[in-house]
Amino acid sequence: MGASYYQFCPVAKAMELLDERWTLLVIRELIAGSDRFNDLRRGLPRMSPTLLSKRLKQLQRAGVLERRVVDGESRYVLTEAGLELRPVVEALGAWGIRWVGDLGDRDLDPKLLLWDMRRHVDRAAVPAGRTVVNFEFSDVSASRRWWMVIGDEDVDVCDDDPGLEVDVLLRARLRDLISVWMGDTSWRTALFSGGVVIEAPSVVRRRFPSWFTLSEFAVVPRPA
Amino acid sequence: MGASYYQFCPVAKAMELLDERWTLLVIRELIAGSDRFNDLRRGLPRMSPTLLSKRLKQLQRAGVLERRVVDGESRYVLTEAGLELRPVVEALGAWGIRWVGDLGDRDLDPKLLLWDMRRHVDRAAVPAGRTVVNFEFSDVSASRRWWMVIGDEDVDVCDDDPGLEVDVLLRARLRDLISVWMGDTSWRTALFSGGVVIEAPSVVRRRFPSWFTLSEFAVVPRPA
DNA sequence: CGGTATCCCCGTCGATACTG
DNA sequence: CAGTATCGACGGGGATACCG
Repeated sequence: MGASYYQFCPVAKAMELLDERWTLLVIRELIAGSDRFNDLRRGLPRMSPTLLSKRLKQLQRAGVLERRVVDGESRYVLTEAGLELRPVVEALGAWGIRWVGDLGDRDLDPKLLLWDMRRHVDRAAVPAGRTVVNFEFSDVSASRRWWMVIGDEDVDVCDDDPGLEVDVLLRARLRDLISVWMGDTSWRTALFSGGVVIEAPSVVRRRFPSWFTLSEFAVVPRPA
Repeated sequence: MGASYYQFCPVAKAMELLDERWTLLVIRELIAGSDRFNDLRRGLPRMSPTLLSKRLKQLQRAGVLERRVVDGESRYVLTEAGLELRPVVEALGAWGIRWVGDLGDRDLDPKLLLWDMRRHVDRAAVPAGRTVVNFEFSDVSASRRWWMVIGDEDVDVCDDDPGLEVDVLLRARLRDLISVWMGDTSWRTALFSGGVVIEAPSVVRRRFPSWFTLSEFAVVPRPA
């Protein structure tokens, strides 16, 4: 665990655990539903596996999560104490989206956007069977093309061509699509401005935005 | 500011600012009402003045607080963005008091307890005029005696004898008094067990607990 | 897939002294 | 009261390679 503040204040005691770099983002991922080591890594691409392993052990010791091994597969599951960190994460996110200034270019990671969109596919809104969406980002140097394969059971994301027929081609400036995702811009506005372009049969094109629920922070009201 | 996570997620952006050591405790102090450099230091006794100064500048740059100089005295005042961190601090404290295990001896700082009690004197409950409370902690090595002088206008705390007549002598094990303060033990139980002893005329002794509202986290329900 | 092992750098933080 | 100045260590964490 982190260094002690030597205070009995519960805020200080909580922060002794939570103020260490990456810790709360690991918890965010667990709350978002990831429970396997490599899935956690996908949501934390710049965190080294060594450090992730260390953080998981710390959180286990602190009683925030449990490691369960079933059939040789290990899962990280939040305890009751861990689940109760949801209000902390929500309060932080609500504050962040209201008060953190503009995002830097380095913050705009298509990998993370796709990973987050993957979690927010509204399966009921997407046509049954397999649907392939191809993303093309105009303002990204490497890995400008991504594919999302929405199946009946699960959703896959990759950055190499799976060789499947594409149902929707979405061309966008990454910053503009993220702006929609975070609720700063409506689909309507982004499509009108041309920052986001959906290429598909018109009926599909109109329905496409409903396939995804946006980031949970998109609904947070912004300061006047 | 702290190192970037290179994520657009608002939780990550918030934590870039807030995950640095001491930062959220500085904000806690500001929310609690301290606004002068040396008052902040009183609530953060193990933080070096250099680091406090640095954190205040960072928070200023982040738009969380403003420094105001009036008549040569500087005050640190939370902005609207800063005030909105209250839910974050509250969520952290509520989690901490529910889920952080027992406090270590090093966490039991009489200086911090007295400073916190000072902020929670219910002036209306204390007799008018000057009231002097003398605290004596049986289990503290240095500075085992403290004085709290409750005046009509303000409350002072010190660890050297002000030479005033004492109205109440409170003898306690520090751990037991903190347990009362945090809502883990009732006054009734602590007094009955002898962990806390109030020496004063009986009418004063019975009213004494009502002189202080406890820590704001005392009312948080505990896990079964 | 699910992690460990190592290595080393650099920045944070703590301690202390000092100033207007 | 309200901070600065200086300095050193120490260890967190980033990078990379590797293993079962």
